[in-house]
Amino acid sequence: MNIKDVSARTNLPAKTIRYYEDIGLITPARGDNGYRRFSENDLHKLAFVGRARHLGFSIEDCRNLLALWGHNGRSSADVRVIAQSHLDQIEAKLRELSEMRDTLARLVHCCAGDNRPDCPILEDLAKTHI
Amino acid sequence: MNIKDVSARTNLPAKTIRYYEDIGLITPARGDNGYRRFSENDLHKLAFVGRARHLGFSIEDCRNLLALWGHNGRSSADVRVIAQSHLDQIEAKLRELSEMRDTLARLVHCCAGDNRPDCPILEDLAKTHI
DNA sequence: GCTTGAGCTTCCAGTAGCTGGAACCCCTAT
DNA sequence: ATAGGGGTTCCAGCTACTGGAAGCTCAAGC
Repeated sequence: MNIKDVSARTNLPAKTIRYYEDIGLITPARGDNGYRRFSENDLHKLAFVGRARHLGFSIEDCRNLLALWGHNGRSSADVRVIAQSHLDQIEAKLRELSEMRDTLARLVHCCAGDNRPDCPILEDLAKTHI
Repeated sequence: MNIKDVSARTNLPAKTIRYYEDIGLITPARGDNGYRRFSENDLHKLAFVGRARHLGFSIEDCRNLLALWGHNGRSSADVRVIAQSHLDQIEAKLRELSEMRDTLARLVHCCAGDNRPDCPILEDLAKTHI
């Protein structure tokens, strides 16, 4: 299968697929014309990575998960460690963003948003804690 | 004031402060020895940017907010547009992350995390939708 | 057989926002 | 004189792609 079909079936841009080959996530075969020839296994790997990326796993996480996926003697604990660590990061990010949202929402709510020059948002940002 | 003191008072790394000069957020004066000499105004600008960045505003947003801050005839509406747009982005990101967290938490919860090789996390990632 | 257009290839550069490191200058204290 | 702790510039690298240029290949139509 050529790259465009793979792209269509995995919902990954062709550029991204080439990039994934570059960094060694997949190693598709090549035809005599130099075109990449993707196997079903390549497709599955790409779909796997696509799903993991969609869940926010880093490329390095994906690389490790792929290795564990291919390694039949793996223990589920190894996978869980990666997933739990990622989950922790997501939860930290959620708390951080949530705090940002609260502050910002309060500021936006306080701001008249009209033509007057006084603006509580700027005033807050300018508060000197230095 | 030299860069290290500014760094201490703004909680911004010296590298970051130099970078902010590079991209034109501040333009500190220079002494005869070539050292940057920071004014109180520079300090305030840096603190302002630091707080805006802490709230997740992009550098370009910071640039615009700085300009509005310095522009006395500005209308608070201009600021509000930037802040509201950023708030929308944060809320979108929150929803996205929240969805990731739910999926991941479910998977991690399902995973035995022991030495058995069957792992629902990998199985889910491998689900073929291709 | 020739042309045309789509599809494939590689490689280089750019994105955001820094950060690390090298090589070198400056100032003060001993 | 020297040692150290400032400061300076510039270049490279990080993440995970993405855009674009230059050029090869393939299939269809004439």
